[in-house]
Amino acid sequence: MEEKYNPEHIELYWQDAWNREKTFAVHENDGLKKYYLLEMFPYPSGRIHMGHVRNYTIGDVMARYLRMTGKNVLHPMGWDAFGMPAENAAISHKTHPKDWVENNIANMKSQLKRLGLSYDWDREVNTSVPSYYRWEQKFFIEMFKKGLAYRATSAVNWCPHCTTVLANEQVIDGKCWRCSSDVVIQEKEQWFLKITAYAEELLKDCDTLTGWPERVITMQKNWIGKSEGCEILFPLDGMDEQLRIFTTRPDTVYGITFMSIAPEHPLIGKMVTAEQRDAVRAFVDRIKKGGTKNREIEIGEKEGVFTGRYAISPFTGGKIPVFVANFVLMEYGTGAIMAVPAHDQRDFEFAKKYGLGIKVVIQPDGESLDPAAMQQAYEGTGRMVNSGEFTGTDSERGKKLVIEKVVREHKGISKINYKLRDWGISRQRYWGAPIPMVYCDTCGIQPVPEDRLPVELPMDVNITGEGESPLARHEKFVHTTCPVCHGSARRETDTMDTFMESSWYFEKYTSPAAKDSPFDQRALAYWMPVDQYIGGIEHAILHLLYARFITKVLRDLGYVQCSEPFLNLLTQGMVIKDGAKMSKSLGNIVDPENIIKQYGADTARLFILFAAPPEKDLEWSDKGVEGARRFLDRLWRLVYKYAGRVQGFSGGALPNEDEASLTIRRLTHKTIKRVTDDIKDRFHFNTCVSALMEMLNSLYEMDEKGVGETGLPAFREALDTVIILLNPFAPHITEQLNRELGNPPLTSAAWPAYNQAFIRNTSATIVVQVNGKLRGQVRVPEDSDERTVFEIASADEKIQSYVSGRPVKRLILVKNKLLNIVVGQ
RNA sequence: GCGAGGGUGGCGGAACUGGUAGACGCGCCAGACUUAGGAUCUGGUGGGCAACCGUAGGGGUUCAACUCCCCUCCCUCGCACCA
Repeated sequence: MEEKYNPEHIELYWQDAWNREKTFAVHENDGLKKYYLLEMFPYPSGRIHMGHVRNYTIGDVMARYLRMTGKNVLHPMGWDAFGMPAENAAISHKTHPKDWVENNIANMKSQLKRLGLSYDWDREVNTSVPSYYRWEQKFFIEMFKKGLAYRATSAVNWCPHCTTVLANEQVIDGKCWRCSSDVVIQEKEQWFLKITAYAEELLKDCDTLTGWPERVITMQKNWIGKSEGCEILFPLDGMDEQLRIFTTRPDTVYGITFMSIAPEHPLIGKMVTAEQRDAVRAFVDRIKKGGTKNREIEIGEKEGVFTGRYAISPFTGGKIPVFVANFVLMEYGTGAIMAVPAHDQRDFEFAKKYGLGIKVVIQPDGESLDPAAMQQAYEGTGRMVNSGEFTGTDSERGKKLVIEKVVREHKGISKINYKLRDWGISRQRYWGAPIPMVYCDTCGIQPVPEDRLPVELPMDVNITGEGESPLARHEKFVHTTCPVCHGSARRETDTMDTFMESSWYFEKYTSPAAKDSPFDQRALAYWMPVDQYIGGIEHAILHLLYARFITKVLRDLGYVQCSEPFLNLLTQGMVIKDGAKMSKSLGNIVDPENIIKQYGADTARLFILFAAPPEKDLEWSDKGVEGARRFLDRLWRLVYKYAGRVQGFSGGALPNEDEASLTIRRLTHKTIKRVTDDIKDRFHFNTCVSALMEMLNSLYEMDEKGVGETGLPAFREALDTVIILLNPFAPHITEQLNRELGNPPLTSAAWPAYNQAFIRNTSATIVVQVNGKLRGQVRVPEDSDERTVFEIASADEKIQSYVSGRPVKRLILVKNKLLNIVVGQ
């Protein structure tokens, strides 16, 4: 055994062994309980960063631990390889995206291997190869045939910098999620996936995701944004048109004092009166100029202008002025609303500004609202007043009754609205999966027949980054024949949003080699769903929602059997340096490769696991890394010192034990319990590591006092135990030390069990309080009762000084822990 | 504004169902071994001379509160004119 711990040497050795022997390859096995452990796969940007290291280390600890508990663990890794950076690199470095991506993958793969991550690399998936995306194209066509994929013109978010369309989810505060340039609105024809058809199920099933963090569920629910209400038709005075509005508060219809419509509302031109035409046009132009983005960001003051037109209330027959208002969104509901200033804060502000009427129609219990005195709208429930036939009704009941009336009289319909929109997946980009559709002048839009899939992305393209997608300029790609009439036709030249690839990669991992169908059905059924998914919080909405959606679609297409892909979700915190997220612009990046070079992968892993619990942000500390390394050095030294002396003792049955051996065993089994409890379902890896540090400290203390011959078997057991317990955290050094002690490999070892009998003490240290204040400690036989402990405590001089001469009113004993003596004055 | 999660030593963080607050690590102080040490080892380290005081602040429940209840303040994240 080497005297000094040399991480590079032993890490490379074991990594090579795991590689050669495919130690972590798994197969379906009905005799074993499966566990599918998955970390979000990376975009192959070229190098791994600390965020990756953290994400994948957390996953690796769980994978290695679970294997030791006898689970059949699927732990795969792959590459989310389509996407824009490859194209950008192609432009700036004059390389082909394919080469760039492949280089990056090779590089990052070796970096991941250098971390000692226990993946089954035989299942590696690269989303940019035809054998992967051909199935995605098949799914798309199947969705098209079921009406779940359709083509439509719509206002899209256009990023002028990336020259592409963005999904709503990809627009953050009016800016592109990737490059942060201002997003502009453009009309474009593109392909949509009908995620709204699954809105209700996606929402409802949130309640089954009990293993997800609350806040992620909330974000998802929020995003789906369900609201129940009704649509009501309001005839327009002097016109043969009706204004359709959506409301969730039908109970307040008698309180309408005006109506508001969006500046983009199609009826504006028709309904505006001659006198108001100029004012309305000026207003609409001004609002539109700001663009949707400005209206969304700047939550400015509510503004509007009268159209000159009145609507007729189907309830009271009264005339209601119609305004164009900046705060009404065309994209939601019907683009028109009824305004009830007394019971809606936005309407209230608008009414105050333009001196419009405020009519109270809901009275809260025990209060009387006075329109003139109101400072804000009352949006709660109560009793309906001034509401014709509904007066006196409870407002919650009133909602239903008004809807019933509206429906009965054909003046509207009951309606549920969602904020969720269909998913626009067309991208005017080259480096993505081609959308497998063909345009024929005689036969219209046709899917590419299955036997002609995949529609391969051509490699001979000229990427400039300007104007149309390179595919649109690729004559040979564009020209094709119609699958129906065999006449000449054009191919779709848009590619799919890359979120499409990441919406089913976890399913592909179950049978990466399947050739004639996307999955091996048996493997898919065996492994799915993912038991534990680990990744960054930044994917709380986009990726996770799409993945849930596509999984439900694949279920309905007959592939997957489960409805939800991810049983448990862990969102790990960021890696922070000097109080800020590591980033190029701040210059506070720590390169994992340097850390590994300097300290070794085990040290890097150990520090990351020790410095903070997984879900919290982690503050990087160079000094902390040194501390982690010091611990491993200490472990190495202790094993080095004893390796020779303990040879020949097996860790099994121990001979008649003396007091010293019992003490060592108590420590060993207590630590097994602590580490097991913390790793099992709490994922508190930081406290696992500190328990192991404590144990090592204690072993050093024992060493200091001297371990006699009779203590060696127990000491041997202790060393074996530290090593095996530490293995998921620092796999290389432990594997090495384990071999030095002559044990079989840890990759096929079982997680140790603790024996309660060894943890038991013969005596206990009891903390003694007098009136709740800590006054001393006594040692008593284990499991002593109240009286016994009290008597022993009373003998203690210090405690006596607090108790003597005062009546003892009560004794409270927490077994083997604490005694509280309650005394009078 | 709404929703979620937080506020504990100089720092990262422990304390799982109320029971010794500050485990473990970093830093710092002192000492040992040393030509030297940024190596290693040993001891100390919340504040206060003390009684005592201390888990953002203030109330409460309890024999006992970081932990439970009420109020207030602050921080982080997400959503935000969604009718």
